[in-house]
Amino acid sequence: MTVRRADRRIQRTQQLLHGALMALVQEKGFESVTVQEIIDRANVGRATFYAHFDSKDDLLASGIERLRVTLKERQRQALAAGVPDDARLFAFSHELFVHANEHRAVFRAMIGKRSGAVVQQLLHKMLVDLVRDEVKQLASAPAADGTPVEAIAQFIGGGLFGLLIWWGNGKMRMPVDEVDATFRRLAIPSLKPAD
Amino acid sequence: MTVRRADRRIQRTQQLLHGALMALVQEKGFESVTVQEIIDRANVGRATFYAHFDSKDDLLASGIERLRVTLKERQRQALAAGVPDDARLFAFSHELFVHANEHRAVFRAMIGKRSGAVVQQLLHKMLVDLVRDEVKQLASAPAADGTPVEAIAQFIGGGLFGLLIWWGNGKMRMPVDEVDATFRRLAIPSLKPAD
DNA sequence: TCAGTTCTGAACATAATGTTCATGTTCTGA
DNA sequence: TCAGAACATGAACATTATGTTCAGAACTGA
Repeated sequence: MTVRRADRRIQRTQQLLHGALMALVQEKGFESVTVQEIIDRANVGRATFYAHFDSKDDLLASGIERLRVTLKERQRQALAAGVPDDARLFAFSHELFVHANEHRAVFRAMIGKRSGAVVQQLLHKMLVDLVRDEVKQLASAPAADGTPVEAIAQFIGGGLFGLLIWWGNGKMRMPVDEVDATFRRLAIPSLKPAD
Repeated sequence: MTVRRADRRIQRTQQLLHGALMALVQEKGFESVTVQEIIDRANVGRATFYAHFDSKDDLLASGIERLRVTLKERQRQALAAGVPDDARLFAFSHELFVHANEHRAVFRAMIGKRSGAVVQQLLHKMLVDLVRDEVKQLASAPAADGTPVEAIAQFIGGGLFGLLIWWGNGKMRMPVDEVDATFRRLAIPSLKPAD
């Protein structure tokens, strides 16, 4: 059975809108971007915008969801290609930092100062989701002290979020591999039961 | 030398505004509250509002700052009163959870779903600040592996934030002492250098 | 080809923001 | 106690953004 592919016009429109948003965010941060600007840049009618998305925030959420899927996919590929054994846990984190580094202009504009409260909220949620996926798989054998799995996921996800934001708001001068290693060094001890 | 106390009218106005904001947030979340509603509730003129605060966000930020000071003070008292030795590190965290628990109505409304992106951003920052204060004091003797102190603060602060939000968004059924213990169990291992 | 989708564009109703100013009220210090 | 300074008022106003509507044009897939 073939998956019902969307009308080309739909794909085109949504792509244009996502692209316009990214470009504008890069120029002036998220909050101050207006729906009018987005549709002007995308060259799309106002009514069309609201036919696809409820609001600016909705468009953003849809963009973040795309990102999550992309990261998962990259992780899958990386694992399939064979990686050093100690890098298998939280494998997505490396992809995450790499991706952020590649798109540092957009990334930095997104999380800059006051600008991106909504972005941060979505990003935080995304990271916790990714972390949870991994922590759950380990929940069988090890740990099993009283700490709920969800609490661990929230803690580590939140920590990753903090680290990422900090790294991004600074000048990202720390190399990718180093932030990633730092994350691992901090996160992995939390997985072991209390001593 | 006497500290120049603020004009009573100023104190009164600001207090009314803070109070009105809290009450309204509790009723309908942060985002949807309007400046008009705040000044109606506080019974304060529109011009007056803008004489004190730049915006709704500014008023909120000022409220969070008050909270930070309160927590620091409570921590000081707790430490002075003598506490079990293993609770001295991150002593503010217990106060934090207790405080959140006491004001759970406001707290839950603040961080609920989409509503409070800005609130979360400020809260996150506040927690990292508090954590940093503590981590810095330990930076002398122990650790001193390559991990920057700031990175540790960001990680633990972010983790605490995640935990707090999760606990609050759920029904807060986990008892205060237990969340706090969980936080410690997860955070303290991160302070020890890599093995 | 053509029936069904999707896009357009401009107009419109609604709603919130932040500023201004002349006038009244309240505070503080001496 | 009082005068001058500081603060509060409130209504009007300019500005800016949002989200909806609709009739007709353009495009798509089969």
